Amino acid sequence: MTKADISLKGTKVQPLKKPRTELEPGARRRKKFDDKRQFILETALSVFSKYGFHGTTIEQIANSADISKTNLFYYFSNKEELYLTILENILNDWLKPITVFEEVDDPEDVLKNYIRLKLELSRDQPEASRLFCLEIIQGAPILKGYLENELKSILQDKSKVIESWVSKGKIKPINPIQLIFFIWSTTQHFADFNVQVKAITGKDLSNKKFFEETCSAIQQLIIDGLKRPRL
Amino acid sequence: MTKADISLKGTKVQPLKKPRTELEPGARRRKKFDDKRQFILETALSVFSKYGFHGTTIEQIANSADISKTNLFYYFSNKEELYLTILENILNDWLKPITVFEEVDDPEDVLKNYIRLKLELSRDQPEASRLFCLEIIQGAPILKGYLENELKSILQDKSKVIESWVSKGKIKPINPIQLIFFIWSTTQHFADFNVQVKAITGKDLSNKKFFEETCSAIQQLIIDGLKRPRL
DNA sequence: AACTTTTCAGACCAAATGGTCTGTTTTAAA
DNA sequence: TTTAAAACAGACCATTTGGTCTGAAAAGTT
Repeated sequence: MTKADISLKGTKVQPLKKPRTELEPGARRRKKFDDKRQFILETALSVFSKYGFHGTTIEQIANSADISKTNLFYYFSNKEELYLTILENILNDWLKPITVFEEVDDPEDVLKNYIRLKLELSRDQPEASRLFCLEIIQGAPILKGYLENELKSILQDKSKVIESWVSKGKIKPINPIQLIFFIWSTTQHFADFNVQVKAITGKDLSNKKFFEETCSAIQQLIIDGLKRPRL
Repeated sequence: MTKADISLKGTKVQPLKKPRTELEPGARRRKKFDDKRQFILETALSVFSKYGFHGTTIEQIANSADISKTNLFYYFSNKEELYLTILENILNDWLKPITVFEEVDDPEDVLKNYIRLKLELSRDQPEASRLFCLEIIQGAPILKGYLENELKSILQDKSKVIESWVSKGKIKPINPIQLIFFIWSTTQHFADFNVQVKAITGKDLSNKKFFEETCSAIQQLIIDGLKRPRL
């Protein structure tokens, strides 16, 4: 999406003559405002994820978004607010896949599904993944509280599901948290270390074949690694 | 190691009176110089790994090392040289463990051993791991060439070992590069995402029990995941 | 002890950068 | 078409920061 797309939305979609109908007053303006804000956020994510918070200048972002620095400050009162808003948005997407963990289901289905969803995230939102990684590496100054509370409690919840699988003999004994870490690390690796992966394999998750190969390799390893012994 | 250690080495070890014997001229000076340089490197690694290249100021490093900014510039002509030197040093340690891959050996032994070595690295050099990760995430501006050449060829070499295991039926078929990526990602996760791991588990690789538990969890998953089907 | 070289510190500088101020243009609504 | 509010731009500012210059202290050598 480029700047042009945005402007087009605002001007062409609404035929130049008049507002088609009476929306709530200010609705059009609000939408345009929100759209542009959103666009800036996407651009900024792209830049932040490349150079980190400190390595990114407001001017870089403004240039990338094809607006003036001043204009950017019209939409976000300062650099931190911009950065923070992005991180918040990321968290949502990042956590969605984990909802697939439900006790009633078959471990193999759930795990396969979860791995695929996470890998899709690495493919479709690699920048978000990298920004998240940058934040964590640097000590999670912003997200620390979130990790220790929300995330922790969610994981404890999901751990119970895994534990129930173990106690029912559906999978071999394993520390549930370790299992989750294992899935996170292997899937996110392909976003965070994308450059390294590409340098060595010449490929990318955006390559469909490579994606499928990677996906099933991870799935197989984990599924087979969890099969009860002497099956 | 603190700044004090350094000075002590220079002053106390050599009894104040006189040089014990005639070393090559300038040898004492050179050693002192090298030691201090090394100390600065270690301090700088610690700071860089926390805040990244751009997020780190020379003054921060100087303060951490308890020397003046000017003094730092006496040992390193600029910020980049300092950063680069650190990265070079890291690469060496980072690659050492992979030498355990030898065809003659038993896959299980080799893999277990390799996983342990990598995990030890994550435990003992987490800062190095994080700095390396930062570099890769940001597109590996410095290391890209290295990745595409040296590293790639090393991996191709080791891949053959793994492939030979597969063709001999010692392990089930898997893409060797993928396998190596899995090991890298799972082990390095505990250094790079240390904060997250700690936030959720309350523990660390520095915790001996947690280290062993993690090590065998990864080992088991991978070993069992690679066992030939219908054993 | 004298002398030379190395090591270090404080003042200083120029560029970069986050952010503001003032005023102009654009736009939606009437 | 008019008008008030919203959107935007350029000049400007204060601070930070990588890096230099000059000279003083420290250490090694004879």
